[in-house]
Amino acid sequence: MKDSLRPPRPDVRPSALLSVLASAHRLQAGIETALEEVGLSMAKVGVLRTLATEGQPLALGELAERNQCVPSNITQLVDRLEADGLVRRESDPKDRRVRRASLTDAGRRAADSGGAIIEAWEQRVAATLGEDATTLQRALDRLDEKR
Amino acid sequence: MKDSLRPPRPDVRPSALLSVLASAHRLQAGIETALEEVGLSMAKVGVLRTLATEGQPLALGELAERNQCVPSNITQLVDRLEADGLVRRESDPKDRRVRRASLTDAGRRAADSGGAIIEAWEQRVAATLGEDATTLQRALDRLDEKR
DNA sequence: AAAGATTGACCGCTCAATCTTA
DNA sequence: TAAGATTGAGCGGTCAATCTTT
Repeated sequence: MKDSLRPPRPDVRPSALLSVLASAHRLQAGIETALEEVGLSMAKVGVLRTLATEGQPLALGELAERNQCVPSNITQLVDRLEADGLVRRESDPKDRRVRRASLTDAGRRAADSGGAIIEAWEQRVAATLGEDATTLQRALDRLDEKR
Repeated sequence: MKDSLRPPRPDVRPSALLSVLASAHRLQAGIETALEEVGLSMAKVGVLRTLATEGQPLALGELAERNQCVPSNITQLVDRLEADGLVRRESDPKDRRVRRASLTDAGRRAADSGGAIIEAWEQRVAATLGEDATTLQRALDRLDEKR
């Protein structure tokens, strides 16, 4: 993936495609670095915030849907969050197939601190884009529509 | 679309940050899927095209620099490309520390077919963006400057 | 059989530690 | 010692196969 994101060499005109991918990659890298300082990642914060917003334990399948990923991904992410002491797995007595993830106190605090960092970046990005935000938004939407 | 007729509510408006990241992710996913049909990935095509453009075997460290990634990444990527029969590792008699990657015939063909697929997407993206391309480009550049 | 979750194997990427050669 | 490459461990993601429970 990284290879496709290589920066333009002086003699070559950068394609819009590669520019978009590279920019997004660098943007994400910046956020990941910021989150590292509190021992978190975007993936982890995503799960923690989903749980915090929900306010109650969520089945892993639910978590996968909300985070737009595959179930096995959540299984492993929750493994790590559990090892970090941020989340606990609970059984559902109603249906013994389902496992629910619930936030620990440390998990709630992590959701807050990680969330604050991401919101700060959202502010920064919004401010940087300014009036171009809507243009950019529409442009990206058009790209998505093309599948 | 009636949302655009009134001021966006702060708590509901999707953040530009997450939109950009999600769009880029979907865009890349589309390309990866297209490349799957010829058994390639963006990472692999990146390396193959670098070698094809260079026209001669490149030291793995060179390859890492051009593709803006860490050496160990290239080591493993070349492992897989070698297993695919697309590149070969060669020794440098001048300096026995360096290993060079060279394209096989199949590798040259793969660089072409993969390159064609990516170029087709570049065309598509450029056409979709149209006149917004420069605005988008400047906006993304500003984001990068903010690190 | 179908749903929910997990496991194992892989890709792509990173870092730290290691090995070889200069 | 330093440079070039590799190895090992880990994160985040996918898919296919599996196990348990419904």
